Amino acid sequence: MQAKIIGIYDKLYRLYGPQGWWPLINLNSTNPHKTGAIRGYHPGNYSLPEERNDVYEVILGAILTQNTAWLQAKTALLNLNELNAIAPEKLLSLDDETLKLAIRCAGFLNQKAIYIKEISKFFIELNGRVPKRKELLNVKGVGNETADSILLYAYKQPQFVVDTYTKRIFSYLGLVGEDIKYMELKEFFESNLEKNIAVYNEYHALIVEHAKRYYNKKPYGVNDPLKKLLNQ
DNA sequence: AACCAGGACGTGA
DNA sequence: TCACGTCATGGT
Repeated sequence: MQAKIIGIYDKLYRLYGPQGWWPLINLNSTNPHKTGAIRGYHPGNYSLPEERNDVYEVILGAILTQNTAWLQAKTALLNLNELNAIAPEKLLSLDDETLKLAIRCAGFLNQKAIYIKEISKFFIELNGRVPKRKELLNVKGVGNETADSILLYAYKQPQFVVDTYTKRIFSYLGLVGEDIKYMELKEFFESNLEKNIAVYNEYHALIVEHAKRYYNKKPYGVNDPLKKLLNQ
């Protein structure tokens, strides 16, 4: 199984190349035509984010993109940027109506406005410290995937991120059961991969890119090149 | 015009 | 624990 997991990674990496997650709105993309991409992809650069407010921006994006296309989350981030609110203190100073207007394009505006303010308070309290996974899960609006996304992409911690695409692809390919739970699927990857930030970073991003091409409309998996790989 | 997007929470069984 | 309804806008 380990060989398959690594083989799939190698195949996806050869197909799509480094994805350079997480996008940051203030960077110019070096790959403007990537699926779902805006500005901010930085392929092969795993040192980002470095600035405090860039870390914060990744966290905001993780909340805003919950069950929402990244393009819409990005628009919300650009709106917040126009308000100079990609900084926790400034965001918390916004009144709720202004905040909701800025993020409404990302959907779930009422709850996401609450979640964003909650995580902003938490971020300030951290005072630069890297949060524990359990601490993040205690913040309202942060579930398993968002916690792992924040830890991996904002804080560069080795936490594998699982999402609905991951379950869809790997259960379709018969590598895991359809009813596998989040933590089980997370462990499935982490126990079979080297504990490497770049690998975790790219693997999740590559899965999303692959899913957008072959698993975003039914029937899933049509012409998926991974099927050939697994049949060899 | 249905379908779904880089999910999480609250509720009742 | 677990299945299920709810949250909401916008692109394809």
